[in-house]
Amino acid sequence: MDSAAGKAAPRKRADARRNEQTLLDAAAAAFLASGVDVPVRDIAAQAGVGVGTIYRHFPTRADLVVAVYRHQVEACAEAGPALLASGGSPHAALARWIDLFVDFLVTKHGLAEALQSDDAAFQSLHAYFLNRLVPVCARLLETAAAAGEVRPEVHAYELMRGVGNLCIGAGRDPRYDARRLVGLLIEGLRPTREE
Amino acid sequence: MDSAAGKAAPRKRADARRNEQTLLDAAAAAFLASGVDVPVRDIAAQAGVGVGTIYRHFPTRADLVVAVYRHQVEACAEAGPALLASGGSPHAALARWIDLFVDFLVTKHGLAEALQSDDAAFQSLHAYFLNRLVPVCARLLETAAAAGEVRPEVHAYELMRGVGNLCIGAGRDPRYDARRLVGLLIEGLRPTREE
Amino acid sequence: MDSAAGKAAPRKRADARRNEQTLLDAAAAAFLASGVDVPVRDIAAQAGVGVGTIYRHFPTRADLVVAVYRHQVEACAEAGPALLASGGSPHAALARWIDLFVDFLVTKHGLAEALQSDDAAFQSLHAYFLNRLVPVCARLLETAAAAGEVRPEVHAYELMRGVGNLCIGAGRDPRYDARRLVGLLIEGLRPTREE
Amino acid sequence: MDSAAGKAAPRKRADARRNEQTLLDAAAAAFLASGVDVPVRDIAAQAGVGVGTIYRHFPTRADLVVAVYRHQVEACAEAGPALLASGGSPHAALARWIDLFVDFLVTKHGLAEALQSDDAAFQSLHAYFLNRLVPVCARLLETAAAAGEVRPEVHAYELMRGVGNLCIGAGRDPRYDARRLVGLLIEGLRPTREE
DNA sequence: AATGAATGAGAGTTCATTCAT
DNA sequence: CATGAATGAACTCTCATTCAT
Repeated sequence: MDSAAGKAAPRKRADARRNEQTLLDAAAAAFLASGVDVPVRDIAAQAGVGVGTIYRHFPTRADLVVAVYRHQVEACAEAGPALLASGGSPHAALARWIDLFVDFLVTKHGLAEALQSDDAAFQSLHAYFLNRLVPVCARLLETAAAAGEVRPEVHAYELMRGVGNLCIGAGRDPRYDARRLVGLLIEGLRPTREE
Repeated sequence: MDSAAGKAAPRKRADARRNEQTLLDAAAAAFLASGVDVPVRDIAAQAGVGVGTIYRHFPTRADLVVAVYRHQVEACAEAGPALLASGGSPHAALARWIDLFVDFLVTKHGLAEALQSDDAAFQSLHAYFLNRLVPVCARLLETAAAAGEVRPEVHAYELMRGVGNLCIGAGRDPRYDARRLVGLLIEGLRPTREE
Repeated sequence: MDSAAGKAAPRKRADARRNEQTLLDAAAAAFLASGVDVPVRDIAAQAGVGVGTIYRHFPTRADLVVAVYRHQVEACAEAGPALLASGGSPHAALARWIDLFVDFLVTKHGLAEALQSDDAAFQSLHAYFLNRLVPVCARLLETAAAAGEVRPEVHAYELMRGVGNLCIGAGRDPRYDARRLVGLLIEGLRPTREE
Repeated sequence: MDSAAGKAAPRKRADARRNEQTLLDAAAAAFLASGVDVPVRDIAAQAGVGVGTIYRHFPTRADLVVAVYRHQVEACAEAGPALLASGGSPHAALARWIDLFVDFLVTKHGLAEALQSDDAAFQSLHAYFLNRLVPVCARLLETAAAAGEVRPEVHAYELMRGVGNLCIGAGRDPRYDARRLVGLLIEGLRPTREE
């Protein structure tokens, strides 16, 4: 499209590009510092631009969040098939993939909360995550289920929301290790053996 | 005292009591209808009193939430020893107790969220729950661990926060069954058997 | 108490009353100075109160405008029947009533504009004026038409809007005498005599 | 149309012309659709140019409005002497001329409002209309006054503003017939006959 | 000469909390 | 003691206008 090494961009996109990058960097910093609910003004100030600029580039807050984290989400999505193909047991692949997902969530202050929120501003964020990652997770689950390594009754959506929930507030409290609990949850997915 | 015909008598105690009860009822109703984040004004309106009255009785929102749910929290706390004494396996006792806790959380719109929030207004709510229920849970965990039925590395605080997190948003989405996930988490607590 | 002239108002309304009056005075002043579109904040500042106070008393801008001018609108409405009963010709009564209406409009900076605006914020203002004054005007027109002193094809609504329109911008420009034009319009209402 | 192959030729003049015409067409369309207050951006989008281009060609909104309607204003201006010369009574000539003016105003959504507004952006529009049309109207009025067919005390400026005002909002409300009221106003210009 | 990205003032609105009555 | 009016900070969103490319 933008062709090969991508050059076709019409003239002065270079500037806008750079500016957008500045915006994304500032937003990322602001999200880290104050969570994804940080006031738009703060991000603008951080970036040294006017609020209008942010609204131009990202009409809704969710658009901004998506843009900030798109690469990492993509990476997470692509890791699913790779892990399945890498030769370990399906349950192990699932566990590792979930681990990547947790990595992502726990390092993003407030992202897990936003994913659960039914706030209108985050509906598109919600949709983006679901559309991109649920199928990946579903594939992992199905494979593991087919191999008899996880119970069949849990669906990808439910599992991901559960993991997302477990990550809420992680990192704010040393007594709470989200990753450990997620590990237990994944362990609990195994079919019960007879006593 | 305030019975009979008494008017000038020191009737205030009874009056205040009744008033406080009205408040608690109204708050309970408002919490159910709109979650624990419901505007203070709405609760006041529901109770037919001024907002000032609420602030007088319950300086912080958390105080109000605590008061509303104190009975149920108490019941939950007392159920712990009872379950342990009732003869089942320690793991089963733990599972049943967690179930009670989930019952409580999922029927209280927004309570799970409030428990995780680090909002200053909820700090006392936080403390109350922790002080009352963590020891109970810890006792159950220890007993089960001593019997070799759960891994020893999980602490009560962590487990309860995990369960609380899993309950966030429960009931708002038919595709998400918090109780099932909690069940998996509890199942995951069991020590790994050799393959 | 608030007894005396007997006014069942419950207790401390006295204060709120006074405050509301302050608000109305400030709003009237602000309307005069900057028109009825003056920002809510400015009115609040003028009155020395917070913006919230204005929203509490008058949820919409139109409510405020109505309140400010209600007395004068009432007076105008009541003058209609009085003029009819006062013995002059019906056309003269109509002319004098329109004059009162013009008095009102031209002394209120921007009110005439607001009456024409289809801005949602003014819909209730619109309705108030129409409901109150159109019937009064209609009565005057009918009487004059029955006496053969005005053409029958003009309706009260149309006439009032026409007069309102003529008053737009009156007082801002010494070369424009709205009252004279209104006079011509009313004169033009007379049936044509044969040449 | 970009014609032949010419690229480096001194095409700018033609280019600029065409561009300006595109702008005027787009503005006319936008004015019709949303009134003369339509956001500058919308016009630019309609024309397929940047907002800067509009500002370059027409520094103020009024300049744009003037340009869009210049032809019709010219036509209106030229019709005055023609009507006077066409042999009818001076009052009839005035009436017909006013009719042309109304034609113009009522077909231009929001133009009448803009003419009255004291918004700085419309000062030049104001001036243009006045400079061009007031003398024409004055001539018609004087002629009719000299013939004893209209009262002498009304000035052209006043009359035109009155007519303009009566046209505000015309077409938006079926109960309001601006043309009828204008007709009454013009009729009211006749000197009073003795009773 | 054209572009459209950036600016930033300003409007409306909400609600936790205080305090005079 | 109860009341609820008042406060005002905080937030979102919209454009007219400027200016670097």
